[in-house]
Amino acid sequence: MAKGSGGLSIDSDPIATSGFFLHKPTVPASFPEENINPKWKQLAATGARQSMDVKATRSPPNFQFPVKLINTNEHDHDHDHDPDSSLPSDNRRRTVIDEMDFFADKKHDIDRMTIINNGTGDLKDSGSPAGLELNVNTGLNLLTTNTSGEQSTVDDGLSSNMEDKRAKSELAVLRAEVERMKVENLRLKDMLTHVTSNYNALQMDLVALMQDQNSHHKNEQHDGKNKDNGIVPRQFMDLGLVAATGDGDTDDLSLSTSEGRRRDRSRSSGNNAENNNEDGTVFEQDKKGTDQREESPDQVWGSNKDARFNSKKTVDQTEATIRKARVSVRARSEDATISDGCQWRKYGQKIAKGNPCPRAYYRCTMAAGCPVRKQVQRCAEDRTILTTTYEGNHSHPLPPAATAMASTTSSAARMLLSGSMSSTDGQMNSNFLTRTILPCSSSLATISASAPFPTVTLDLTQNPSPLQLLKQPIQFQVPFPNPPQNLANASAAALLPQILGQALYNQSKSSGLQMSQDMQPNRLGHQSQPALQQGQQNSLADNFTTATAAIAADPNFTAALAAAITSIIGGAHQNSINSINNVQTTTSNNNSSGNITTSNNNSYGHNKITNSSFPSD
DNA sequence: CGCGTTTGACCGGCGC
DNA sequence: GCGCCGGTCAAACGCG
Repeated sequence: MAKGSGGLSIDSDPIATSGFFLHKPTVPASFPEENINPKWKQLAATGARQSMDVKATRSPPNFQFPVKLINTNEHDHDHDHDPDSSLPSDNRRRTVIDEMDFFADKKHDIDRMTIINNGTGDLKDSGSPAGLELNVNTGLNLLTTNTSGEQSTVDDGLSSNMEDKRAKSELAVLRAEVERMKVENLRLKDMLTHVTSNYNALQMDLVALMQDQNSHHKNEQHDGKNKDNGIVPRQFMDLGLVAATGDGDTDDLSLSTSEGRRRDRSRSSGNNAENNNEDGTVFEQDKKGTDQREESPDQVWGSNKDARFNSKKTVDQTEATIRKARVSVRARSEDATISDGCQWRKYGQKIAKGNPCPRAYYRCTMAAGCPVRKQVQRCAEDRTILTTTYEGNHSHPLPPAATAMASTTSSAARMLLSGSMSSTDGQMNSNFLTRTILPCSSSLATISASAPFPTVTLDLTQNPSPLQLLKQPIQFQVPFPNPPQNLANASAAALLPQILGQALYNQSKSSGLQMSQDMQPNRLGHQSQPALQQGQQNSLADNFTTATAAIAADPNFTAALAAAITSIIGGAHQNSINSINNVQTTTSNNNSSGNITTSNNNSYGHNKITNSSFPSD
């Protein structure tokens, strides 16, 4: 096969529609067979040997978050099949909700009622299937609201007609329901306001805390030998050990363990030059081999050689685990990759054993020397499922859209470190984590610390039924600090891992090492000050992460997310969400609304961004 | 012609 | 020691 002539590629998929499905593919309206990329069918039929000559499109990933109510009717359906709609997806979705007639079924009977409600503007979206939860109990509770006045406008005394009576009763009941939901809506709005303010405060506290930690690490671990480099902007959360590096150069160095492994190869000198050009002599010692590479983090860790040698083994293990810790996200996507906010360059592709679908390797190219890698591979059984595995920490500031996934990998790795390495029984801790914080882990997330490299796997392909979505009480607070329209347009794959990662991180601190601690899932949201062996006195951060832990603990988090979004957007239903809290909702929007990132946009050795529009930081 | 992708070759780790 | 396998490199290639 001639080079460059095509061959195996999962990147050659023309992008058809959005890549994220919260609904089961078995629902025809959500994922009709004809929406499946024909090449996937071809792949399924012919295996990986199928040649695909279609050049990868330059279309940015259309990674949407198609929250769909059961009764979002044909509008939503149309949007699913109209990825090229000129409207931003959030607007489209909002439009859908705005257009939803709460009383559509009764429209002909109670037109006047609808008009009245339109005046409020609060009740157009129940966040639930109309009629599902409304449960109009005709003939009951007629006196719950003061409707007699309006009733008289309908009932002029000619009530011998039974149908009129029934209609009148229904009208009254509906009005009562409207009033009730008005109140509920106001309550939820207040809640949203309250929690949003709390979130903002927490975020500010957390930023201050991170700054304190930065300075703390600098003073503690670099005392005397610190260069007076300026503070390098960091991602929202780094691996703990990585965060200990402090200055930019060593930061890159320690972060680049996998990079260093790669650079160990003598024939990689060309690549070294590339990196050195960007980062000075940061990677020079990598050329000396593995042993030298292992020395480097120690230098980072501290100047105390004795202490260093005493802990060398632990440090090496830790480093290896950092390097190997991964976060895997399974999501339905027709796109070649999911939009995670970073710039990636494909550097390889392999047929992995056990899966005829090729595995693509990507490297973060937002900054030279960034060690972050990701692997993208389609599921052999269901080729609509895209598995993206992240490894490493970014060594550069990230756009908001990218912090989600980045902090996820960081947090997950940190969790795995503290949970599986600081304890004598990592597996037990992992199981414990799974059982406690992720009671839904069998379907939503799994933690595998016994694997060659500990991996947190988020399975976003298994969606609860809409009925379950709405009927199941949401036990945990789902935070939405951002405007709902942003959330509605969020990249769930960027949001969920962030949340889970934070949750896992928090859990690792609290339960991974403190098994005796009372860790009831329902109380996660209130558990904010677990005892920490790691000496991290960041109680504020704990607040932050415990809140996200609560989210991750929800058995139907994605469903809850969808329900919460819809409820917030169009007026909340009582069962949709209980309250709001805090999550750093960095979103990856589609191309029409900016904030998009795509992969495969960067040439080798260059960082030219050709298809991104990060908001300027 | 520049840039991004492709893909065979190469390397290290690991199991036998 | 050998082979397998995952991961990476980098020259070749195609496209705009």
